Amino acid sequence: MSSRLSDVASRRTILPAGASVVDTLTAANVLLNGPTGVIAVQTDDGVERDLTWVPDAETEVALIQRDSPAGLAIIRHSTTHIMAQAVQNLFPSTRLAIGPPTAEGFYYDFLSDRNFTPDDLVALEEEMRRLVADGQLFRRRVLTSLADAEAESAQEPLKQELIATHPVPWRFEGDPYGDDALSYYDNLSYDGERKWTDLCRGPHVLDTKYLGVFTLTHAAAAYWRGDEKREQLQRIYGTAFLDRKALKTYLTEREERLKRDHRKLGEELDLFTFDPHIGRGLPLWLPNGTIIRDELEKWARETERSLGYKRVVTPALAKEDLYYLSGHLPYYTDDMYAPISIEDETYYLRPMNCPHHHMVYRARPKSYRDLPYKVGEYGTVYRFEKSGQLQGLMRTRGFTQNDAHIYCTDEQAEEQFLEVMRMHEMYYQQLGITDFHMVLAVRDPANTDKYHDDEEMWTRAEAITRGAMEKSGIPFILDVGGAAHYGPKIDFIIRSVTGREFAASTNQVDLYTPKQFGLTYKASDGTEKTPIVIHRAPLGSHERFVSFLTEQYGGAFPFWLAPEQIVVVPVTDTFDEGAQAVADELYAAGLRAEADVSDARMQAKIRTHSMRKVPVTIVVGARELEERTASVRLRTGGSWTAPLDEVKDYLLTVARDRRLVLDTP
RNA sequence: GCUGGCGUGGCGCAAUUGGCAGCGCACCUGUCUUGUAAACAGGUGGUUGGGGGUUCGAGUCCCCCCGCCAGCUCCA
Repeated sequence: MSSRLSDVASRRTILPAGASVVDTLTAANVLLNGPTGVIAVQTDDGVERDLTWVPDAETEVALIQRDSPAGLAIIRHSTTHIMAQAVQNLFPSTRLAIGPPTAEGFYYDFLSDRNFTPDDLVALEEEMRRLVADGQLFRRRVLTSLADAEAESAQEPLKQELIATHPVPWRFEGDPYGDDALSYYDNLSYDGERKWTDLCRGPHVLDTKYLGVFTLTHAAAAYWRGDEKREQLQRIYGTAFLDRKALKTYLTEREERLKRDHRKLGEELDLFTFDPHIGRGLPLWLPNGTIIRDELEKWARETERSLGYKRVVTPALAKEDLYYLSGHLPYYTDDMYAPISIEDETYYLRPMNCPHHHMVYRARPKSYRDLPYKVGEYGTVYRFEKSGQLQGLMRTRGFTQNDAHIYCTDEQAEEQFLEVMRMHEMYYQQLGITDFHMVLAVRDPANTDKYHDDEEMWTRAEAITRGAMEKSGIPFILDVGGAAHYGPKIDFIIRSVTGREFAASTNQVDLYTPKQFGLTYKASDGTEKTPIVIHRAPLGSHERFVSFLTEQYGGAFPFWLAPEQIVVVPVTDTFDEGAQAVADELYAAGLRAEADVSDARMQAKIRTHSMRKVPVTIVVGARELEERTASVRLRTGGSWTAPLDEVKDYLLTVARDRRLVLDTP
């Protein structure tokens, strides 16, 4: 979408002092209408201002066009004001919360005794159209005192709270713009009557005639300030675009995107299923899905073996003492399944594998010569997720992680962490994953009860992580407050087709738990030292990673991952036996091949298997059987005929090399 | 968890104000023997997610439960 929008900064102009922006632009014959029309300006301090703004000194500004991302956001912001006005017109007892534009549209939150129904949305949309048809002006008004604002918002308790709890002192005088200006936006009829008003930073369009097309999409609940202990609000979502065509394009693109939803494809391709008798969030991997899992796991084992990892197997539950030692009790209790009591002892299902691996480390004495000591396990963990948070395979209550722990000396830590980052690069590159970003999650020093309290350890762990990240040159975003209770995290964040973000991989530098567990090694000088632990899971969990790959490939997996690689189709049922023999031979060579000897025409079979995203179809008739050749047809369109042995070797090579693309040889 | 919306053979859907549970695909059987994205005919399959209620009569209305979807992360 953004590629079609023009660059905000590309048009600049110098505004004289003492004249409104709109007057200056009109005098210069600058268009306000149409896609490239100017909707607002941005000063060099990054603050956006209305066209009614009157600079008190000559100022150079960037012009914000309607078709820029910033311009569209302003249109959506103004549209949500109209929506809120419509809501208060139709349901006068409704109180206002906040109403920002979003990446895909806008919403407004309301404190309301009414839960808005789909019918309400229809009525509201009608009311909005009426308001726009009548025509209104958006006008900014800066208040002169806090008392004025309190009076102005006397009927709006949530607005009063926003005013009272504003993090920086309000500015009142002159014509200030930005987060610290206490301003209201009035919706005025063309004869100047104030129809509605809202506490707002702005900017807004001059006039409803500069709005685009809009639609209200759905209503849902949201908590005031995102806090589930606070008031539950009614949120109405909508979206707006410049014109009908852009809206339609958005809706079709969205529909196309949702066709790739792993839940839909998982059903169609028989990858996994859920059964209420098993429990919510507890997936059943079907044979096809299990193939993908096993292939990924095999790859990870080979990779880890080449880097000196050893494999271990540990149980899925343990006594509570272990989790007190690890700090999961109490720091992680909310995410754990309830305890299990047996023979007067209390057990918990494990929410993480690390405590078990620490016990593996501790089971035998270690010397510096054993380090780095790397233990890996595809370990299954169980976490309690609130029912409303579950989402297909992306978010489950039981999942299996590509987990490993690296125990190393202080000196080795940065290098080991870098090796882990390089491992990610290798995996992602080979799988063709480019759409992701990284987050360095550190602790929020103001909220200490979520984290262990050794100040010095936090400083060191954050220094190691940050140092390795900077050395790797991979760009990252900082998330204050997102750290694990035992250390800072580096997460690889991916996006599902529904637009939600998930951590595909998570890695931590941990100085805390080795000390808790009393892990030591004999250093070269003969002293006992505490190792550093690196937690790493480059392929995350099978559940999340396979769902991400399913969406990424739209179900058309690379040959090596495809659950069904080859279907052999006889030209007529005369050749059923021959087709079966070909399939058997390919299967025996290690390929996932089967013959389709069902009662259907060849063309129908080809269509069926193409739709099931099977990468290779081999057609067998008299010629092929006589000459021992294979007529190969790729799902992507290519085709060729070659001796069967050659085709077999070629496909085995493609699978063995884990090639992303299968092409004609 | 909370708010809203959903739940009809394996899958996708239909069923007027409450009035005979239907269609397509898949599946099974048969006919046809066909060269790279849908041959034709016939057939099996449902306590309409589960339970309770209202009614002469419930897929449809009411209540409870189970499950699925969206949102609760975009901070005037």
